[in-house]
Amino acid sequence: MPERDRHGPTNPSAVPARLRSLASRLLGRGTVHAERISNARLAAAGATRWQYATLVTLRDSGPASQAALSERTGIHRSDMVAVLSGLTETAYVQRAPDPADRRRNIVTLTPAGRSWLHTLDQLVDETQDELLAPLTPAERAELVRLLQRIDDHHSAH
Amino acid sequence: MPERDRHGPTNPSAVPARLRSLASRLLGRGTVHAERISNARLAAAGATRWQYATLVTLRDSGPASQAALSERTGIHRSDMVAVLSGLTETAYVQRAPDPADRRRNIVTLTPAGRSWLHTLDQLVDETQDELLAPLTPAERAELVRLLQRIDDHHSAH
DNA sequence: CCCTAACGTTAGTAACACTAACGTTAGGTC
DNA sequence: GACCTAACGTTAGTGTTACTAACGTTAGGG
Repeated sequence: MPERDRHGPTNPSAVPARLRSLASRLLGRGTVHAERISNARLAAAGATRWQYATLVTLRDSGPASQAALSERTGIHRSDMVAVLSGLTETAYVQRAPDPADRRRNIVTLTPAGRSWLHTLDQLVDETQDELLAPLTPAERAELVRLLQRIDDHHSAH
Repeated sequence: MPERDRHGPTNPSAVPARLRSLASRLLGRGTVHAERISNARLAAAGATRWQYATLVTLRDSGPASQAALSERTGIHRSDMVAVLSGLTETAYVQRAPDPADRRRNIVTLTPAGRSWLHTLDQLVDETQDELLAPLTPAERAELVRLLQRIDDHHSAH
């Protein structure tokens, strides 16, 4: 495994102030750190972020078609195929044709999947702790709130 | 141009609450919005984010070797080659061998480059305004402060 | 004189986020 | 019923990104 890591500047203090205070740059760097941390922890459990997002969505809104899962997770429907294939191989979800609309598959979370998801929840909580380590609980909440406002604004185009 | 846009969920309100409040996910989505906005504005001026970062660094710390520029911008040194080739073609920077150490190139910002950079500065300011539109000035400053703390913490590994 | 390491450069690559196209199925409209 | 349009799941392919690997050149220390 080629240890994909996108390490930024070796000497962060040499980064120009103009760049250091750019929100878009800081978001990008935050994403790099977040992905490194969460990929590492999830990989230890044999999971990916897409699998986690899919399982959470199934728990949240119950059995759903692949198209509905795509819409709710943001994962492209052509990628969802492989995500679900992985999850059915390990029997964490079940994929069956919808008798009421035979174009659709109905994807269902199995008890084993729910149990595994519980483990992943804890792993993900740990990744958030590691990512947000330098912030107080109040600051973490504030950061999430601000980021949600930005995402809501740009998602509701 | 294939309009690369990574649009997330079509229906954002259907995203599970657990995912919606995940800092790592919000950072990723913020990055998507930020890149879409800044790529679009910079492309209108024929520039890229890497070119901008390189020019800012040259203005900030003066003439430098490609390795130094790599370290300060976070752009990989194998990618820096092409960035500088683009900038020398338009005569915004000059690339000359260092007489004191012939392994190095000394990259210098030209007056034309400085002038162009001034234009790009304004474009980038506009991208930040568009990205952070839903936030007050105080909230924008707070967001930048929090993101800097996170980046500093994880960069100083 | 070696040996090691840094420099710039080129080529290649794994992962990601798509697009395009296909066969199948559903739901209208004539 | 015949037709048309659109949604579904699936596969294959593609452009971009952020790297790794390797190379020749140059510098410096033992």
